[in-house]
Amino acid sequence: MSSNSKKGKGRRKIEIKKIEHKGYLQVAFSRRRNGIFKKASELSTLCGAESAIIVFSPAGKPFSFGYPNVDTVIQRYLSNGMFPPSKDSTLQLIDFHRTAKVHDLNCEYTQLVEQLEATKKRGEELKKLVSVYANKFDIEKLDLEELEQLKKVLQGLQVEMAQRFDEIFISTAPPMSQFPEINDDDMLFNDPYHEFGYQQLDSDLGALNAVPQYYNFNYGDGTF
Amino acid sequence: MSSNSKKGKGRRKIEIKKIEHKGYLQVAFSRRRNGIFKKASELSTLCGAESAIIVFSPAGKPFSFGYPNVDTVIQRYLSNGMFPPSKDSTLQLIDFHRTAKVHDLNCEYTQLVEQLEATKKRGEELKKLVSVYANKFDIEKLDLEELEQLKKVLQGLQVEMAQRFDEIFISTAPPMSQFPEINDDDMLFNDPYHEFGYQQLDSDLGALNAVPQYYNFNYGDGTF
DNA sequence: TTCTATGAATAATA
DNA sequence: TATTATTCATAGAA
Repeated sequence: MSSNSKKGKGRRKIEIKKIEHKGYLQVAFSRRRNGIFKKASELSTLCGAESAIIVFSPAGKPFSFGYPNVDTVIQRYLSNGMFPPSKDSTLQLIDFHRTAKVHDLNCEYTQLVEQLEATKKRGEELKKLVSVYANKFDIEKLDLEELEQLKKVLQGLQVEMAQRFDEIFISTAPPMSQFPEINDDDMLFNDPYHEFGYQQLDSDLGALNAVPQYYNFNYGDGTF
Repeated sequence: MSSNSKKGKGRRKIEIKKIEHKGYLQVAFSRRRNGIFKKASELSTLCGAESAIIVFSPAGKPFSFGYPNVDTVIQRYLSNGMFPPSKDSTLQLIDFHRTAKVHDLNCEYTQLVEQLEATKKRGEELKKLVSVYANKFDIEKLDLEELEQLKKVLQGLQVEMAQRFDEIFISTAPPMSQFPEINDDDMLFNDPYHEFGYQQLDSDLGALNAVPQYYNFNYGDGTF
């Protein structure tokens, strides 16, 4: 009467945990990846929703799906709130704060509200950042060498950011138990998902993102 | 005997095309979005694969899923081949060409042109920005939200850098035919997907990306 | 929302 | 790969 006893020769239930058998892992990866891409395509067709999926195989090979295409969706995602289509700088700044705030809410870090206050105190630097960026620099004119330099600068900055993130989280993080609840309304994630939350990253990029993203971004009010 | 006659009160087959009924559209969007996120989480758990999904609701609201988190995966995707871990400069250059080409193919050129146009509008301030950043700005004083914003700025920059790289390499690149073909083995897309290729979009965003991305990225040889 | 009956995805097998 | 027996997802209705 055990649930995993073989009754037929067809599909059997599997436990959702790392597949060890290499051969089957590859088959499963391929099948499921295609399944997801298909689902996404249906979602986009049915609902007219833009979507992008990026998957790296265990071997590190990238696969992607996008409607209308991956880059557009990523761009839209990354620039959300960052590049409001066209507003004056005041509105941009408001947007900037609003975005920060919403992000805060999404993370469900209650204490970040206070940090938001602190943020306002540093408005000057932020304004500078925003305005510099809003002034639209010209990457167009950089040649390869300059790009390489920029790359290094950015990479250096990211390292610093990573460290800064770590500091912040180490110094302000509440005990695990207080960590953000995931909003059940929009995130019908059940058990299987949460295990991710505490997964160890093996890439050093991980430091940049100590906080796993098992949440939805919800800008605006409540409706979807 | 018609296939859509109601036999039971349970699930019925639906045609995969834009849902017009607003109420049902929302329900379907929500259900299916969660279904996809669940599938993705299973894929990641079962195969240890990194994955990211971004979906914009019809209303423009972003939802995302990521393992280990969205930003890391996007970063990895965007910088793939762009920042090869460590190769000598010759190999790097080859890599650049290959990546640029593949990226170009994947984008099917469309939005690249337009983004190039947009990029051209940008002023001369990049160097200023770089120096501001290089001067450390005051990363020391940034709090979490500011760091998040900065992170997005950097990611935005990387997108642009990637594009710039592409431009540079495309303009100096050898003929198409020498570039790596995309491997059909891994492109297991069947009929259902291709219909997108000719799908009419009702959002004006559609015009931007007439060629949807129903393909896999296949760097490297053939194996997954 | 929650509940079914049905349609689809897919684990095992050939 | 292709098939088949199951489990899983989900359209429709409550």
